[in-house]
Amino acid sequence: MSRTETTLNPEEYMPLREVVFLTLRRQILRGELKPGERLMEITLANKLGVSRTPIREAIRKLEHEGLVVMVPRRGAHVADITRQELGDVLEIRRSLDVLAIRRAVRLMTEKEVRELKDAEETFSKLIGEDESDLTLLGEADEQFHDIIYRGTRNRRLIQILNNLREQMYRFRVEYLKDIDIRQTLIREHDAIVKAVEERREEEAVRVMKLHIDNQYRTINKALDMRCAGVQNA
Amino acid sequence: MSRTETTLNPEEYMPLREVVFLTLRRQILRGELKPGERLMEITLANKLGVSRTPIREAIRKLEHEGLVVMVPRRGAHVADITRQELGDVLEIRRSLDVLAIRRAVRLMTEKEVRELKDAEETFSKLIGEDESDLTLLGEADEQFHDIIYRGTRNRRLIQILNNLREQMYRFRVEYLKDIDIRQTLIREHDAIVKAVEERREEEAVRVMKLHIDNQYRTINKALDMRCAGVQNA
DNA sequence: GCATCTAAAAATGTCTATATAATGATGAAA
DNA sequence: TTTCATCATTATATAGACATTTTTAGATGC
Repeated sequence: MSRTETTLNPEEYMPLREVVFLTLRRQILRGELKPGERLMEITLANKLGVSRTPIREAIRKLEHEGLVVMVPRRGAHVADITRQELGDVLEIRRSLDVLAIRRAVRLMTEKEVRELKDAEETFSKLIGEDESDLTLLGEADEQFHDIIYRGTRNRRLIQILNNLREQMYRFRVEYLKDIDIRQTLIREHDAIVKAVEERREEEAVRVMKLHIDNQYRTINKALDMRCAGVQNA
Repeated sequence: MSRTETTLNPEEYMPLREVVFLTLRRQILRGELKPGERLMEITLANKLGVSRTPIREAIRKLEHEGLVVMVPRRGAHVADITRQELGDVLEIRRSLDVLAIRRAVRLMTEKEVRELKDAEETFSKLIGEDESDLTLLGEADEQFHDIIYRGTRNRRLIQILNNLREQMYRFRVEYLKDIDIRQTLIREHDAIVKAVEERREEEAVRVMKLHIDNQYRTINKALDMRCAGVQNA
């Protein structure tokens, strides 16, 4: 098959495995591929119009990201996050987000702080609108945190945090639905921006912890509503 | 070629990619494959007596572990850790090891605490011997920390910490050479065991931080000695 | 009616071949 | 002598074929 059909960015070269990886990843995060669903190589190869090789390599990457689980000789299936694991991930994020905000407060340039402020404004504007697109909202939230991550100047930290956040994209829609939460989010983001601006490290840490803890509570509440929506594999 | 030649553990099934992965990983960590060295698929395939497919998939895994770097269309080479990146990794480990020891102090069973004590004794006995095997010593150290990690009951945390530790195995030999350091290590391990036994969380955290900070200093010293031994890629 | 065994179908693991891209060397021209 | 262009070599990316294993469905026996 021709490359141009599937390539998203014709400018730069991207291996097919990468295209397949991004495609599958998006489908999993959006819930189009449901937890437990099997990923069969031949089926996917036919569906995406590529051979099995790039499919296999994409699945390896997804496996390492924790989005799919491999069982030798029995193939891959979409990982099913238990509530326990969700808590595990958030606990790690809490530690690392604290580290990140500490570094960011110290290292971010004035220009970056302004970017952070802009991102916060974009986010709150989006929330202000009625009928706001949850996907857009999620992306704006992601953008906000990305700026902080980049401000750490620690590439490995950025990589790990992005990976951990990714684990939770599947619940993002769930928890952004809650109207009350959105106002809380704005307040927290606002407080973070202010603390960073004034280079008050401990205050920033305090708010960030609050931010993560609230996220934990909110997601758990959303899961309770959905009633056993993510109970085990 | 027959499977049995390469399989380490004939009991259980292990995909070839896994065998290749472990083989290459060990060679990189031991320094047999040096930073910057190219990993050519056909060469490796011939050397290990397998086809290119498992080699490719093993390289993908190594890439994700951060041990090799892929350049599209130009192949893979062994990752070269800069001093900057080493610092980055240790900073993350510091945060997560603190989290780990907190959880371990709270959650480890009495049986596990005894295991930890045993591991510590094994370690210090090994150090006591003259002509101690550095590989064995490294493994004993690994064992000690593994018990703490397992005690956290947080699988994702265990996975991330193991991965981060792995990044530093390449320097392990360097820093275990230093005789003075070994005594310090014993003292620190001892203090950790004691704090865990008595369930004194803050004390355990304090010692753990010290432990990591010392490690940072020691490795940096070792690198200074070696003079620009790991300067950039 | 249920369990067990067998056979067929399907999926994974592995291997090899072909196409494409990149690098390095060689030769010619300025 | 140096530089640029072309060609040959080499390596990767993808595809497709083959072998092995697992699973499922159907038939038979209890």
